[in-house]
Amino acid sequence: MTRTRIKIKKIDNITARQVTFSKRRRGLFKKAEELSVLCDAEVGLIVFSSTGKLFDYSSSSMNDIVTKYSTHSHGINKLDKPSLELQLEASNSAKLSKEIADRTQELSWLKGDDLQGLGLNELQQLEKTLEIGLDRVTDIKENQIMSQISELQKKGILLEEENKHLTKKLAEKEKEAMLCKAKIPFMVDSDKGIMQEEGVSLDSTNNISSCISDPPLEDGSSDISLTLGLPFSN
Amino acid sequence: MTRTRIKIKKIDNITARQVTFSKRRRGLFKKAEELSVLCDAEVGLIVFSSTGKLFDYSSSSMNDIVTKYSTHSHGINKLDKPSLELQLEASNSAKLSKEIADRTQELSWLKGDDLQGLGLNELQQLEKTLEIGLDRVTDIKENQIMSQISELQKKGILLEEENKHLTKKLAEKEKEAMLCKAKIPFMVDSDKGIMQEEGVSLDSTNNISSCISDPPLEDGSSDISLTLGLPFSN
DNA sequence: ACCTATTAATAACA
DNA sequence: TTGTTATTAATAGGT
Repeated sequence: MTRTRIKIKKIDNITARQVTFSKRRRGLFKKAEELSVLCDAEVGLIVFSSTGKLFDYSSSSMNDIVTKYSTHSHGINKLDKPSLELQLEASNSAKLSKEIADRTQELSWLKGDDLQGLGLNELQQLEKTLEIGLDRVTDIKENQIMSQISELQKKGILLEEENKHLTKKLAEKEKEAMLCKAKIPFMVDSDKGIMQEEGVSLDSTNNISSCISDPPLEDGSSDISLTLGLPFSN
Repeated sequence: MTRTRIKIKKIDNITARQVTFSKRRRGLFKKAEELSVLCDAEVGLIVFSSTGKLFDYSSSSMNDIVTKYSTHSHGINKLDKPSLELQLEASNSAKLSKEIADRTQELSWLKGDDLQGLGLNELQQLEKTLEIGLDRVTDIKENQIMSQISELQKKGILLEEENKHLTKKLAEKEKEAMLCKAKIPFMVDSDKGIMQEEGVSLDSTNNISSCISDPPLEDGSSDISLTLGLPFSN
């Protein structure tokens, strides 16, 4: 301070403030370094200008200094907070791991492994649990099988009806075919003109051909699926 | 600096060093505060004396300043490291949680719960697993029961032998007692002196009393345990 | 802690 | 920003 003594309050003039910041900042850092050198002290100095620019000095490693600061009587501040969180996370992990271990053990037991250390009570309990589980699984499985079977039965009924219908139709067609065959010689022999008039030809797949070829239906062939989906592979 | 200019190097004289530390430290902190006030800057200052004592100044919160410092272009330093670790821990937690969920689900299935969503294949698989598990559990349980039974049989044999032995002894005692009773009237009548000489009295628990009281043995009472340990409570 | 001679820092100005 | 300079502030050495 010189020329005039100034009041220690924020400098209003922005330019003046920036100038003062530059000069005093240098002075501060110089003094910081001098202190650390002269007195063998550990010094860490962090400065952000009002525009957000960072300036820092540290006699050793800022990391070390801040860490030391955090642990030094400041207990839960700063770096201890993350470490606390880490501890929490770690204990959480431990809990989760324990839970996994427990469940893995229980699964082993239920699958019949690792049973040697168990007492009769535990084995009995396990047996009951397994019986209940097995009952339920079997129940559900039976239900599914039953519903698949009833579905198949429904489809079967539909197929039967379809078959009846087709058979009936086929019978009609065969009657037609008989008449047809009976007619053809007559037509060929005595009324060729009529045949041509009606647009009937031998290579078409119309009436005439159905009279000659086998019916295109085979027993059991249908677009309705008969697959049960049962895994009877074992 | 005054009187004489000093070289900026560690002060050898300990006292002088400590004095200088005090004076310059105050000056440094004053300048730090002045800078923050005059220039609207964020200042954090940490000083450890050579004896390890902590001094600090921060215009706002040291935590904020250090955090800002850590994130400000210093990338992975300090606070970022813990946060990375936290991230790792978090993803680890997620993994563990997923594993727990998986195992819990499998346990549910084995116990016969939550089966509605499963298909026939899965149910069949589950049933097989349960059957195998149940078989093994039952096996182990039967083994344990058998071994407990055979142990009980051994104990039974021992007890029977013990009983035989005791019965035999008892018979002998009874014979003695008969003789005893036969003797007492004789002794009382004609040879009282002998009885006293031999120190025999009626309220003692010696030979004579055993002649009179019932044998202290009851059928089945023994220090050999008969407990099976079977949980036949259901 | 205090004093004070002397240097260092710096406010205002350029 | 940097330099100059008048003036105050900081402080080394001594008490």
